[in-house]
Amino acid sequence: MTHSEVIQSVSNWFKLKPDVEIVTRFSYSFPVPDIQIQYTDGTILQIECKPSNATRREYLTGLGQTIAFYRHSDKAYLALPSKEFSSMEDFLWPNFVGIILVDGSNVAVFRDPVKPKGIKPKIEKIKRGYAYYRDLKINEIYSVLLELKDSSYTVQNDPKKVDDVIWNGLQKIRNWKSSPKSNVLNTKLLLRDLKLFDFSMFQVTEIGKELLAMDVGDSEKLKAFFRKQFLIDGNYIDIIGIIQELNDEYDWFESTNFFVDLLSKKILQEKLATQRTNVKRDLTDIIRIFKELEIISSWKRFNNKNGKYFILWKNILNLIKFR
DNA sequence: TACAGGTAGAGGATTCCAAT
DNA sequence: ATTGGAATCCTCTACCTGTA
Repeated sequence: MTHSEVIQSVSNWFKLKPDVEIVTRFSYSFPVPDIQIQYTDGTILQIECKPSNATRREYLTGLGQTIAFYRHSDKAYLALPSKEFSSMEDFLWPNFVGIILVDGSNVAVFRDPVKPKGIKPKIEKIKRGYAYYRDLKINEIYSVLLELKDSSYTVQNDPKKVDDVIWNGLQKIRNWKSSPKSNVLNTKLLLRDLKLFDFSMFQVTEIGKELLAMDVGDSEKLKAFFRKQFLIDGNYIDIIGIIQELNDEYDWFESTNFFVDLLSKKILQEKLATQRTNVKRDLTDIIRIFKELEIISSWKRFNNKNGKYFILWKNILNLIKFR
């Protein structure tokens, strides 16, 4: 089994459980698990997946990764095919690492983890299995991040100022007159979810620095960068997968509204967000950024109002080919 | 504090219709 | 048949406000 096949099987298995409300690759902080599960009671489970026929060393790396998950989860599991588990069992003894065995679509918990003592995980409940996003265009995200870098001395000395700095950055590019609080917050959440700024250390992340080192004028490069951040780190790739499923199922949709309705329902079915989340509202902005990044086409109409969005695979294949 | 939801109206797409 | 452009319809953005 490949890495992504293991992820698929385990994800599908958890989605069937009625008390599981979110199954996603997305998480707020490092280290990023292959799968994060959230139960209705708020319990968070993080899982590292390993494929067949990897080196023995790789399984041990997975073990280490799994242990690190206790920074942010209640339970941590290593998922791997049973053949590989039996040859590695002697080494996978730490009982605070749970083991999930995967063979094709068969999934079984071999052992549940015993909660380790001496560490208090910082649990961050999530509401969506994808990045929170409102309003901003990519060059605006860049500008705000640049402002944060330019004022890093101020922010480091007085973290409370971070809001002012962001608002200043926004003022330079937008005519927003009111609601600074809401707009600043929306911006912060996006920077966090795209892993561009670390709000626990109050500094630009390595990925953020990568962005700032780029030439703003090179819009193609900028777009490529943000495609990766939104699709991979923001986990919008799962939404793309669902759009493709709908496109396969329907020749066309009677309106954008009808399409977005179907899409939001499917996202909920796939447990990418909680039932309480207004996915449809999120999608208006998500579709906007998909178009800006040339991840999907504009709404292509066929006759009177029937139409669909096409996924521009040529622009994103490089991101998913070898995962 | 931490997100979430709403909407006017610009601007784009399509249709309609008359003129060439 | 084709074109121009006015009328109409639809989509989407940019900004605004609400809630726990």
